Amino acid sequence: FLFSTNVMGKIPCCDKNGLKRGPWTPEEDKKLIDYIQKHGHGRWRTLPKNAGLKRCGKSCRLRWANYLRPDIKRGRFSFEEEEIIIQLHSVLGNKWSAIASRLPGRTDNEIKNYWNTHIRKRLLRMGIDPVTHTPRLDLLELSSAICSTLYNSSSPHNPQINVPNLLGIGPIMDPDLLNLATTFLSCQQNQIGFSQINQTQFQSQLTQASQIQNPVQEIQSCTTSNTLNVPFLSYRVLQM
DNA sequence: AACTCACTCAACCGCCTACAT
DNA sequence: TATGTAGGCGGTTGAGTGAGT
Repeated sequence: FLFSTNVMGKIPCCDKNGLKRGPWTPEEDKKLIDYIQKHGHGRWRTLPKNAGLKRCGKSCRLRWANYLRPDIKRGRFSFEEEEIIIQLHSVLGNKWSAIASRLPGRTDNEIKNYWNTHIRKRLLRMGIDPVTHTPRLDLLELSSAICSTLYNSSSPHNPQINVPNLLGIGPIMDPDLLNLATTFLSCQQNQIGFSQINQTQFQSQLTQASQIQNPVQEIQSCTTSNTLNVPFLSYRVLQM
């Protein structure tokens, strides 16, 4: 169908020139493919006119790059591809085109969509910040603080409460890990080198916990003011 | 069957950078 | 050097669709 109205609340450049927007028809796809196979894409700005398309150059480029290119790999991402994406994202961040360049047949748009709809959510459920690729210690700190307060004041009339569940964040990690994380945070705040405590133990438990814990509910905000500069390596994403 | 809700992903926009003039 | 243009990128949107009630 045609986007005759401005559905996104903005004035699209194509409308100004009377150009078509929205989903591509098979006929348009064929025109674009035929033209590029014969002439190459050349200058995207002049391509639509030469190819007989009422589209802007940007739209043609995007359609070709993300959908019509012959070397595009279709279908679900393999586990190996997923791991590569996570590893590259931990290094490159949201540089989707850079990530895509290392995954033959995959487009930046496809990887970006897959990250936002699958991987990001899965990392959050595992208690891992998808931006920093580190454990979400903001949650650990909050949960630990409330737990310790309530446990200290518990009595026969005050049965122990599952604080993380009450907070809607579910079980995060086991108590030992929670203590280690709290220690780590404390060291950070006191400018003490964590390596002086037990970094190896901490990291190994984090890795272990990320592999065995049950999924926890996703929290809306994933930004943290308490991010660590410790790369959270060697975790594997749980298949669901 | 009808409706609601959540999820997916193609397509768009605005911004940025590289390059030409 | 300043300005204009084209192409590329990342963030966002919303139609389509399937699952659940």
